Amino acid sequence: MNRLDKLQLIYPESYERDSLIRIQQEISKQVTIEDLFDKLQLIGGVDCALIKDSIICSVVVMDYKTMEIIEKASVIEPVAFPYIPTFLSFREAAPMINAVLQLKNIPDILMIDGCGINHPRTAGLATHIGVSMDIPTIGIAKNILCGVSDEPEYVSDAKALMYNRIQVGWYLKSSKRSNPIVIAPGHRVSIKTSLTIVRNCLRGYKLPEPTRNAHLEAGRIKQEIKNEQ
DNA sequence: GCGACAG
DNA sequence: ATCTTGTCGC
Repeated sequence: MNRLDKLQLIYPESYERDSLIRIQQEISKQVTIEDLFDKLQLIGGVDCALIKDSIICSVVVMDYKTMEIIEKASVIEPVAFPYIPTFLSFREAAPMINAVLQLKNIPDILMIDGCGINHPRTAGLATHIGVSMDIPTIGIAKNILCGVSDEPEYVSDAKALMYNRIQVGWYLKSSKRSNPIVIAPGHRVSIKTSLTIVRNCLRGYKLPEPTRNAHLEAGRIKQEIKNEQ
């Protein structure tokens, strides 16, 4: 696949529903959920916030072992596409990728706020970004888009998330009071490893540290912008 | 046909 | 996602 083809996965030439579905089919054709990474030293969290007709996207790079923040980067861009369930990528993938491209330290894996392979066409936001950039990704969602799962009962407990009778991820009780979160491979990470990595990034909050910090950072920037206008 | 539906 | 203070519960 050449550079232009890759660009069109993120900036479609047509926003017709059928064209977008064809792009998602191409993404799902290329995704792998084998563990394809050698080292895991730097992990990045990515999240977006909205302000009027703009989208703020922040990425926070952390040391996987110590959970120390290494670097942050953010972009703000006009919103290019509305929110339509199962088509979130066409709204958030481009700004997220642009934020990651600002970084000096490219993370070994990205934790992205959204679905991975737990998507009707196996092409959630984390998978879309993973395949487009050819980088390992994990999807972290607060709600189930598709699939079914039993309720995890105690902190750190996880139940399989099933879709079409196959496991596509996990429903994880990440903290004492919060509702469970949804974990799934995005790209180049196995179902089993995605859970292990997320568990290792939990520090008593609902969200794993990389995603939690990205969420906080995007929120801070949003406040700054609000205060000066 | 009806309802559900990441952010 | 976003609009938003207090408030119930551990």
